[in-house]
Amino acid sequence: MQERVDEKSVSPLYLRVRDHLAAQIAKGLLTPSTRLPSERILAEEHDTTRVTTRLALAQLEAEGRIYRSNRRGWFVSPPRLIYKPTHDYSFSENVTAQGRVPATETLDVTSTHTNSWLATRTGMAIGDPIVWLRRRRQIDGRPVLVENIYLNPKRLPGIETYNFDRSLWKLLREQYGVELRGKQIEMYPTALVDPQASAIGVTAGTAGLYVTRCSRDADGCFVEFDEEFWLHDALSIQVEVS
Amino acid sequence: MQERVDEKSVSPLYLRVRDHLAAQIAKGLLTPSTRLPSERILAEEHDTTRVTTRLALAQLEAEGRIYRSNRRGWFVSPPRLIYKPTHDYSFSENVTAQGRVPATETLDVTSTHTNSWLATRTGMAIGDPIVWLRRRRQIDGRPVLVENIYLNPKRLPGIETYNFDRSLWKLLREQYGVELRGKQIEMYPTALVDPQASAIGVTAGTAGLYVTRCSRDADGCFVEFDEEFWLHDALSIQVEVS
DNA sequence: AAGTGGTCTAGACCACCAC
DNA sequence: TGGTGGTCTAGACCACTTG
Repeated sequence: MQERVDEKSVSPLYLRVRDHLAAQIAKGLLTPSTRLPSERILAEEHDTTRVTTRLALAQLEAEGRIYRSNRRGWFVSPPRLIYKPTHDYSFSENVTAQGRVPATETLDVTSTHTNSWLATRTGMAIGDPIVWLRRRRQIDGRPVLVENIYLNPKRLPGIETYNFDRSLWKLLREQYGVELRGKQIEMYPTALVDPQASAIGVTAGTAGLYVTRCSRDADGCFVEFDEEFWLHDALSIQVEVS
Repeated sequence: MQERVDEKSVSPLYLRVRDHLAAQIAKGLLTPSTRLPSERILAEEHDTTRVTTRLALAQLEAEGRIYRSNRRGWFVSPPRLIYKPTHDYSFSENVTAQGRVPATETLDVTSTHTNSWLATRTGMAIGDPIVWLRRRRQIDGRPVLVENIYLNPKRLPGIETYNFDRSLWKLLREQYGVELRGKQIEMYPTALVDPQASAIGVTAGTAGLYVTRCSRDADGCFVEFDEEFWLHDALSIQVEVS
């Protein structure tokens, strides 16, 4: 017979485990570079089971305080990257300016044709040629987003022959003289599911932020449509309006 | 002894349950006004346990396809509200224009003083008087956000005496002649935790979107600082830049 | 080979809500 | 009062990563 120590007002156990871990992070006992103790160890420490421990970890993950890396364990989340999607910006420069180390991998480049989904978002006609670029981007070695970029080859002839592991923004400006104008941005929180989740290396259902951005040049000609799938704890969006 | 029907490549059971429910939603068998079958029924239908069923439901919840209401059950999520935080806008008008029914409840109004957290965000001095307003807003009867609004009584004398169950934007314009300028907006996905989660009536850890907005008048004088806690599936953000 | 998280079982009791 | 989700137990085997 277990003694009833609980008062009516005591938090559920998994929230107390959450708070205990959160306090350790706040105190600096756990830092972004360190791994948390394993789920089995944490369960034993708090005299409970793995299921309850995982509930606590899921809370902290949802808050963006910790994340998991494949089957390697749980880690404290690094600070969010400040991201200003209304700016012409270079991911690499932005990451570097915030004291972090960026990396970009081109997954594939495909010359294809505009479908109806893309047509309604870009103003291109169905069947128009389009160049589809998939990239993965990392901060400090952690993949934080995958993106689909759709480029207008009529405005950017020969674009598919370039190397995309560097700043696309610089490429457009320096090689094509493009000054981006008239951006339409849409974003909402959602879970990362299959092709994107496995591309980033997280389990399906991990919280994410979906961002799309449609950019035109100074003449209003469609240049690129960008679809980004971010880990939800990796960024903080800033927008300024004057 | 259970027969091994599985091939190596079969999805985990909880993802198959997820896909089955998602297909029913897509087919229109389940609509935003209907409740899903109970967890115990769903578990029985898929010949599994409640734990696995809840994993599937959590996936759909993370994607923003379903949500839970207190202990009443699971429901299909309604469409996301399109929200343009850079606009001077009325929540009520915006919701109404999208064919939905808005509601606003003022939770409390307090005259207090600027603390350090608020001072760094607004440019007010620590100790300056401030009016703190808490509101809850609903769409079609579902609470979708709670907000803390901090108003500058130097720019808005007597503001604390008004009724806040209507459009604050109209009040500022009509009673004080304020034209909002120079907004700074910041937002990131995170979980809703305690005071806000219970104010909205969801369990702690529910996915949310945190939005702050600092607004000044045409003279650059601080007018209001708004801190919004949204349910993550309730909105889609749109920003346009020219 | 050992340890990690990922998936899953078969139950239990509790708090809250609708009837 | 009966049904709902919320919390929790005490295990198990699997897939993958790391040493």
